[in-house]
Amino acid sequence: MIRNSFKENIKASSRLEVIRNAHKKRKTDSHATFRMEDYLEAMYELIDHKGYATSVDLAECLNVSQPSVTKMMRRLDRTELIDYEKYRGIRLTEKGIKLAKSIHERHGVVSEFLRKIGVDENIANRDAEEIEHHIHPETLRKLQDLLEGKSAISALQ
Amino acid sequence: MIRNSFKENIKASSRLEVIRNAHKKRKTDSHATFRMEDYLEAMYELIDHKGYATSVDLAECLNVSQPSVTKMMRRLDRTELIDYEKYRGIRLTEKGIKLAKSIHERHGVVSEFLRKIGVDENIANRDAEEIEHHIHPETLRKLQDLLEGKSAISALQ
DNA sequence: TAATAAAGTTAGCCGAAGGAAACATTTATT
DNA sequence: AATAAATGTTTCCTTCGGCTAACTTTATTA
Repeated sequence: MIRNSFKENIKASSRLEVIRNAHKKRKTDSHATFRMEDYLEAMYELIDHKGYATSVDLAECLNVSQPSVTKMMRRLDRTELIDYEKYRGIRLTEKGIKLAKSIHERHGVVSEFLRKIGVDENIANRDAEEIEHHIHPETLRKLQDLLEGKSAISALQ
Repeated sequence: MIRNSFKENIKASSRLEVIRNAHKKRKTDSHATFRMEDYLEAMYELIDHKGYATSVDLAECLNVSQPSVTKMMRRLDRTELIDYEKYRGIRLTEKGIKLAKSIHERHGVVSEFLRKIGVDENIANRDAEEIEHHIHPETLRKLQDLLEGKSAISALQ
């Protein structure tokens, strides 16, 4: 069987190239992992709502065990997204607040969009929770434009 | 400091509830992990395009090392999504083809939508590659309706 | 204040996914 | 057929994120 290399073939297939490009290593904007972003977002909401965030709250909020929360606290502290001293509370740093806010905003845009196209609220929120981590700033921008009526779907014009 | 439990507070804050619901354990439709889906999709494209998929192709396609590919092959074989014998080629099973097709379709819908709202093609594809794994069937349906002009964004009407 | 309950932490484990180095097998070349 | 090159595999290590069980610290309450 004569085998052609991927590189030869790739020119002939945009689909393959698409996949390849799509799988180039990608980090979140910050150096935070998606999961770190999740914890941060939850903290942000909790603090916003009740003034503080406990381990128990976070565990319940994220459906994880308390040890998992502790472990993540240490990571977030190391990366300076929160200030954390054991047995003492948690505070978001400036950096942490900034990141949490941007995640919060992304979530809002995505879930609003989903609701507006008729997706059930619960599903919209669940999907938004995942999508918010993967969306490029440009994509976010375009969604915002769409929501604000600044643009439309070209096919429908 | 008087602390209220998460459960007491949750009633008062839909945002918190949203987060909590959104973080309930979620699997892909099949039992495959997102990464398994990625490999499967790449195989599908490769086979579609050149009739077969080698380890080297897959490694390059997914930007991973060959050992990682081998390892994943074994997993996919165990879950019967592919037929795999070492040093021999790879074949998708019926189950594997079915799953790969559905991922492929999801990808198409998402990236088409993104392109139509003006997102750059490369970014659209990258985002789609991630979003396709996280999107609920209902959300997909709504996106399709939107693309086909069967619905519109309510705020814009 | 002493005892109990709740909250937080540590230690040690797991699986998923990845990588490098070394080895095995298959394919191509001379 | 013998050698070289390419491909595929194994072994062993890493990180991330999760868990349970046991422990420590803090908070509550009798």
